[in-house]
Amino acid sequence: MPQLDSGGGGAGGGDDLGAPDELLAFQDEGEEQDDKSRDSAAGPERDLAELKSSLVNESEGAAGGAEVPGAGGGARGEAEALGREHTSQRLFPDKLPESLEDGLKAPECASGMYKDTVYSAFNLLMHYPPPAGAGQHPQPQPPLHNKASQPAHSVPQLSPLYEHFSSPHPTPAPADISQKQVHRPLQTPDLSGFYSLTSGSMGQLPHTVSWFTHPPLMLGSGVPGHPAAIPHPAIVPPSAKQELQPYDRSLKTQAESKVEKEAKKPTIKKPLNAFMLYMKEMRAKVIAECTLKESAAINQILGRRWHALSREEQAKYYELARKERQLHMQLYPGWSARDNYGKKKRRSREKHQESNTGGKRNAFGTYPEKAAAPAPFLPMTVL
DNA sequence: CAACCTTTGAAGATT
DNA sequence: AATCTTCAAAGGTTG
Repeated sequence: MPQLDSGGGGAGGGDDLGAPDELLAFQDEGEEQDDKSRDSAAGPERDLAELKSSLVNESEGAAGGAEVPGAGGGARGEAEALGREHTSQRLFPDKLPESLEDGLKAPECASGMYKDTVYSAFNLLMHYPPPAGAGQHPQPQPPLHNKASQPAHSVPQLSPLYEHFSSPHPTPAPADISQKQVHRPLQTPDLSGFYSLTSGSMGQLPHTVSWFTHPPLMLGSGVPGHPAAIPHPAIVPPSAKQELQPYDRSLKTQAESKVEKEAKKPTIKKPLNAFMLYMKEMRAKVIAECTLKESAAINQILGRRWHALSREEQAKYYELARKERQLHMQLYPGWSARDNYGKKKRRSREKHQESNTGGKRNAFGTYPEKAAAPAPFLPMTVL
């Protein structure tokens, strides 16, 4: 049983939350931090289109805050920051399509955030369905939905979502949400096994964990035959992707039945790490701001923004990620990341390694500076 | 149409 | 223990 850090701790047990070079990174974020505050002070509700067009024009001369170095002129400060920043942050300088550059030229691509994060937090909610058979266990209601007694400020970005799900009259769900067909509270009294921690250590966690642990309860996805079962992003139903080897088809044997059987098993995805959570939350915003759709480019921007985040901001995501992992462990006790190894087909490994030598990621799959074991971040204690 | 690209972080695998 | 590899999201691009 994973020992949950009690609310006060958060960092207890030396659990993760390590941002290896956060300190280094943060030292470099002066400009970006300024950028951020500047942005937030500048009336974020400005008409986006107008803002964009004007910024694109301005960027020609001002070259203010080019998000991606090498994309166009690039701001001096930005470039400087980059120089001091991770060498890994040299982001495919010559690869950017023009449309991309246009998008990246807009200063708002490098700043302006932390708003309207409801939809993505919903994704968090949606992430973990109850394991099969979960509905068979009676479950005492975790003392979590008592939102009234819980401060709504611990994780500002998520609280709106929390409100959304706990309020009898939730705020209108973003399009993203509605698409997911939220079946609201079934209050299925089960999953006790998976929330046993709620009564104990879990109960001491900040309120976010409350809704965090609820979704599986309410959504009831992934449970075969469950009337309210809905598809869930975390559990990927074996799709047509599930490749049946040619020889399997001819062999109507145990092998096939085995394959079929496994095919029926939904894939349990890895829990998202802090950065992934951040990306999920901010992607739409970046897309809106930068007129970009290419994920690779967006991810670069998000990567930089991630480094530009304040310690506290990052800490929230580390904490969320930690809870995700904990919840994941609770939901899928036997699951291992190894389970998904080899499920993604790689076209050519050589190509991969080749690119690794290109100076971005080292063979370690990370950056030189990051290769060292990350020091625990201990966000909760600090906060 | 599946893999790639791109990011960071976690964790399994290998040396 | 240190190093290396894979996967997690995502959507346009590419082979």
